[in-house]
Amino acid sequence: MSNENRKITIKDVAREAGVSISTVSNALNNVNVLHPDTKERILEVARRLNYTPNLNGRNLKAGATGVLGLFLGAIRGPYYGELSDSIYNACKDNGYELEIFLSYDARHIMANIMGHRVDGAIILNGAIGSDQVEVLKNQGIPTVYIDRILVGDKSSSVVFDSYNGGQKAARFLLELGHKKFMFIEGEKTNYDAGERKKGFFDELKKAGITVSDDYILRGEFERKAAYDSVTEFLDSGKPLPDAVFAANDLSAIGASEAFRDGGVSVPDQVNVIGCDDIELTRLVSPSITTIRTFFEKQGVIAVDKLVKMINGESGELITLNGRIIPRESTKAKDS
Amino acid sequence: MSNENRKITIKDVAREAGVSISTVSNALNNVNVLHPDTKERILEVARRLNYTPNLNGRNLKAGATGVLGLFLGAIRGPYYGELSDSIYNACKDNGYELEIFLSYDARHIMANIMGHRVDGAIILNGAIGSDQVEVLKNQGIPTVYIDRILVGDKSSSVVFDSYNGGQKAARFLLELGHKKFMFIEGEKTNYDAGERKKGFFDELKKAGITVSDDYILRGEFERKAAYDSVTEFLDSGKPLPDAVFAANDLSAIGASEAFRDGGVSVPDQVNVIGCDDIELTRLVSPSITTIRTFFEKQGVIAVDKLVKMINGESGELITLNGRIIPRESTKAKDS
DNA sequence: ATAAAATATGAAAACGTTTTTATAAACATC
DNA sequence: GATGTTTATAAAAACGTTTTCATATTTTAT
Repeated sequence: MSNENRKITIKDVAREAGVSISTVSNALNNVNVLHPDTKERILEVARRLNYTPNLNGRNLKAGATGVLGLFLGAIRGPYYGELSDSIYNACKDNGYELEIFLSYDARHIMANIMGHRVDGAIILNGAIGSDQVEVLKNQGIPTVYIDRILVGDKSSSVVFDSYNGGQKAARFLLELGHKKFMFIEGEKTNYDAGERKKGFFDELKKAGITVSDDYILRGEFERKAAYDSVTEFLDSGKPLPDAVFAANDLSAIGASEAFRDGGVSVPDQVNVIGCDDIELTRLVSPSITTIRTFFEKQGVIAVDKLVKMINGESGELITLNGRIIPRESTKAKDS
Repeated sequence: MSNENRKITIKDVAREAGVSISTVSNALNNVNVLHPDTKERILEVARRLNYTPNLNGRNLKAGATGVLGLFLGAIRGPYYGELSDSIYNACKDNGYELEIFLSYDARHIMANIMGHRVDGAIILNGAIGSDQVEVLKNQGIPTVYIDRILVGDKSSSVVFDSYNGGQKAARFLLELGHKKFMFIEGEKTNYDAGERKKGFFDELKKAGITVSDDYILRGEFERKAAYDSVTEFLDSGKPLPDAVFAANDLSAIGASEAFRDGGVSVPDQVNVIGCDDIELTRLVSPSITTIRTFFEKQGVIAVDKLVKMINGESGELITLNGRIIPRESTKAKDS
């Protein structure tokens, strides 16, 4: 093997082709200034040596990378694949590459964003706290959040309107004729969980309906937590609600399973509705009615806005409304 | 706002602190050579300005990035989340960061790997063809493949032994007392699909059993393709097999659903076994017996080997054996 | 044949770091 | 108080690019 493991640089190509490095650079970036023969000879040498530009050198010079970063704090679970995929496609359409940074370490994340590892960042990562967000905001680095609301000169948010989602759930269930409701909470600190609850209850109040605390159960956005809460509720012997709104799909599924295992029929005795439209809602039995948050669309819009900010536009708040996807877990109440 | 959007560099910190840039660098990388007061003053300024080193500059100088790259051609589907997560954790344990490159474009992928965007690459990406793989192999860039077998000085493979998996499936079903078998193929060009088939049939042959072509169905590694093939088979009215081995879990699930919808009980009339142990096998009903390929383990071993190659070790082939995970879709044949 | 214009290439600076080496200042030794 | 030693900081080179500007060569016009 001729190459002793030292990496081929533009210098090697220049020496081998008998020209200067600037000439090589011109040949490769087809700045049309070279004699065709020279250019062809250089390209031939570059090909033979398998030369590929060092991106650290190039990006340093350029002050840009052509890469957008998606910063995730988790990747397991039904949500992330679809979201990443839509973001990937949107990046490609905009002439950018995508790199996904999977990390729970806020320091690393900040180092990558502020250290010009990417030209812009899409952030869905709870590890980043409010102080770091503040730094980012003041630094003028193009950033789009899809898990929180934060708008600044170069910061945008593309969020699902959870309050509206909660309202939609309430209206949908009311129209089916239900009167007595249960709510399964999400994570306590989660913004969306709170908004969904608020929207749901506000809309019920308009219809003159309130929900007592016994009918507000812990769910934690998790299947098991919801299952356990509902099971405990059933054991208590309290009267069944007509319908349950869970703060997300996983907890809706957990609740539905708990009813089934407790001998309560969904949807004949109790209706269940979730939120997010993860794939699993279609696969379980009964399939779960939910509110689709269109996260593919969210991804596309996030990339779009990010690119616009890179090109000078300023930040804004973009909210997306969900839509009810009726499935087997809900039906009109027989009165 | 004081910052006019120009990015803060080490020069700004140096000027503001009234020292040279080398002194700033020493302060930040705590080379212990500075007067404590000077160091503290510099760090204070750096903090105040929110200075973060430009990674392109740093990586260029260092000739390394501290980043390992995972190159995926797809991210949707049950497999990737779990794999990525295990790889992330293994990277962290080894002091590396992880970046996931989601791309179908072989040119971009090569540019990133050879352009020193990462210190090493884990590749699970069909977009990379044999010619590119050859370049990588000759270039001495540390690379681990988890979807194909390729060993070189700095190239390793960590693969599930699919032949052995096929054998295990056969032995398991034979021990349950089954006599008549069906096989559902994977993607035609897929190496593993072929090996699983070969191992399965070789082991059956040892028991004196052959499978006629009518009982080798198209599956394409997909739920729907398998469903359609099995449905077509049922419509043909041919006698049922005792057991079906599908080249992966998705097609096993598709097959199982086709039997159910065709009025054939799994496992009472037909057994079904898949391969991979994706999460869905546990969630469908009946749950699907499968061969667990331990891809979390595969991820950990891949990272481990990659790091070792970065540190001088040479490439090797590492094969992992699967293990049968019995679930509801298989049972002993009542004779 | 000479001046002017066009063409082809190369030298050098710059991007932001880190690191090696040099210099200046402070301190200790006799 | 001159000399040697330690301590603290700075200057400069290097990493691999791209790009601006200068120079050398060729062509065209007179």
